[in-house]
Amino acid sequence: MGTKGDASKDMPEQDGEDPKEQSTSETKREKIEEEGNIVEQPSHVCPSFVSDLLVDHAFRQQQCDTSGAQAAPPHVDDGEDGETVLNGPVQLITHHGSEVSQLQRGLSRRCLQFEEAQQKTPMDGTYSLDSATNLIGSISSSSNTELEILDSSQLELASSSSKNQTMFVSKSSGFGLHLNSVVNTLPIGCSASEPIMSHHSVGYKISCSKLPNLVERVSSTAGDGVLQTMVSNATGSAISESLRTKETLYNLQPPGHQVTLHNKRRFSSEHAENFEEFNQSSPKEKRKKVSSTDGDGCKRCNCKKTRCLKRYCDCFAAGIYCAETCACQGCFNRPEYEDTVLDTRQQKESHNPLAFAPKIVQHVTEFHAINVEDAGLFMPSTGRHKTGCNCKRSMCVKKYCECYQANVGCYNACRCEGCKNIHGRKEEYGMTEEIVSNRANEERLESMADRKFKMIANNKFLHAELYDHSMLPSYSKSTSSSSNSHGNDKLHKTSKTLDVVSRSQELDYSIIETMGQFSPQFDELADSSDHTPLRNPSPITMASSSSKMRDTAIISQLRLLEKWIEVCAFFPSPHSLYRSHRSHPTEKLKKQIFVSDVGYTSCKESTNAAMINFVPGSDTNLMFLIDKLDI
DNA sequence: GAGTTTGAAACT
DNA sequence: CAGTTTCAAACTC
Repeated sequence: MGTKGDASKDMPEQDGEDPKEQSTSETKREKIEEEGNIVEQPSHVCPSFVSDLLVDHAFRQQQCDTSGAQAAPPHVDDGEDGETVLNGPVQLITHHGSEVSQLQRGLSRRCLQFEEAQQKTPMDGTYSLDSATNLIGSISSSSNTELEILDSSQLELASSSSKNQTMFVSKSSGFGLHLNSVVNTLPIGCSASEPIMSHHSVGYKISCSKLPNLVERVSSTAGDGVLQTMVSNATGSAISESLRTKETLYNLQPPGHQVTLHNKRRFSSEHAENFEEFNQSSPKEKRKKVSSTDGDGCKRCNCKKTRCLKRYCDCFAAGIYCAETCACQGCFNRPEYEDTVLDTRQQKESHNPLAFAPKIVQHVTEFHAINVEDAGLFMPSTGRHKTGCNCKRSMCVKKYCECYQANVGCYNACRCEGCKNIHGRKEEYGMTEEIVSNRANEERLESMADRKFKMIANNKFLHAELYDHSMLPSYSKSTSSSSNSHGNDKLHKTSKTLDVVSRSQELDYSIIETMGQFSPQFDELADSSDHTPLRNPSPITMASSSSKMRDTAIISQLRLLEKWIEVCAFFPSPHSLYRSHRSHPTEKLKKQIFVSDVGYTSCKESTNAAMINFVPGSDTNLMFLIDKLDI
């Protein structure tokens, strides 16, 4: 890999090639020059305005140390593959005047360690970072885009000494942290909790127990509405472009608190020397100061040539400003060059709307784990790399691989070679997909079998009713009061038999007749049901009393079977049952909740295919079902 | 810490 | 759109 290129190649505007860019560049230069001309400005401005500055704290500190003596901002250029827009900057907004250590300031900037985000089931009420991503996906995938609005009045000022700092990941127009970038980049210990709701802004409240002072607070301007946003589906399907404006952090600041160029100038000029020391210290010195990550796992960039205005720069790619702790050189990814940053970003997004979209998106399959026991059975990973990796030599087992780095498996979009990604190999993904597909087909078949089974059962039952409509009292009534171990055993064995019938789709009298052989109590059951002589005895029933008894028993079983099928019809899938349990308590769902409380396992088992794995004791549940569901 | 490797991003 | 170059992070020594 050569380093033949030089910065000027990446920054053609510095050569004044593009008039427009030159103009922009000149404007920037003017700004910088202006900054340089205000050395005599009063310096008292800094502390007060710093306290209200709606920018990254690190930047604020930096501003106090900034001379502004930088080169003109680089040319904004890019050209990338086009994709759908996913515009979602989020912002870090600072705490009023808190004294934050240098480390804390660095942390307040952001963490880029998305690879360490741990998955956590949302069922426990908290969300890990990956879960937050999942949450985002689930939010949009569930027609209710549960976007919440932040109200500045509701934004609690997190104590700088608090163990659980709060970051409001607000998605406003303009430059800022992309929500998913935050999700991806927060280190272990950070978690995105519930959406925050208010009237004027939107965001997710992200707490970080491991990063005190990670982010101070969000302050939105009531009434400006600029923080209105929508969270994208992790699959990138739902994103609000309408929210794409060019409001900035500064614009979010309440009147009188806005950071003006004038302020910045005064601010920066006051600390010219310090900034000079910071921004122009030798790379070696910077490298000495920081490693690629700080103690808490927050990454920092080390860009030398891109001025942090290309996606090579992790900070820029993540939609955040570089921090003091970055080791970059000639960095323009700083709030004072906001316009440049915005222009660059917009240009990139115009070419590739997903340029700043999260690289890792949620992958939704049919088989979400619905409880701890199920976790992992069908969901090897919930994340995917947006475009897939292209690894040739790392075999996807090193952080060169973005999939591996993000703790997600490779999949069929990856062009990797010799993939050995421990989170899921590309080949395995195909197998997984096949399994999922097969299972879906299987379920469809089972559903068809159930329908057929039910139809057959109904026909048989109707047939039986021809013999005597009143022959069998309501089985539910009769059995619900007699759910003893004796009956349980009968039902268990019967169900096992019926299970076989269901699977083979070969329900027939001949098979059902074998029930009696399987269950010694089978005839007893029939006996208990058969107290009424047949009004129209058929030749069959006339044949012998034993055969009559058996037929009666069969009819009883068929009726029971029918009830079971009806019960199963209430639950198209175990997941629906589970979801229902947690959702709206309609009357029907209340019943389901009851059912799930009675014995979810048995219901679940019995849902996919009638009476599959009818566990011992669940027949009692059947009695409950029949009774409570009134079917 | 210097040098190398790697693959994404950028460029042609 | 494919091939090449540039880039910075990851990795190795």
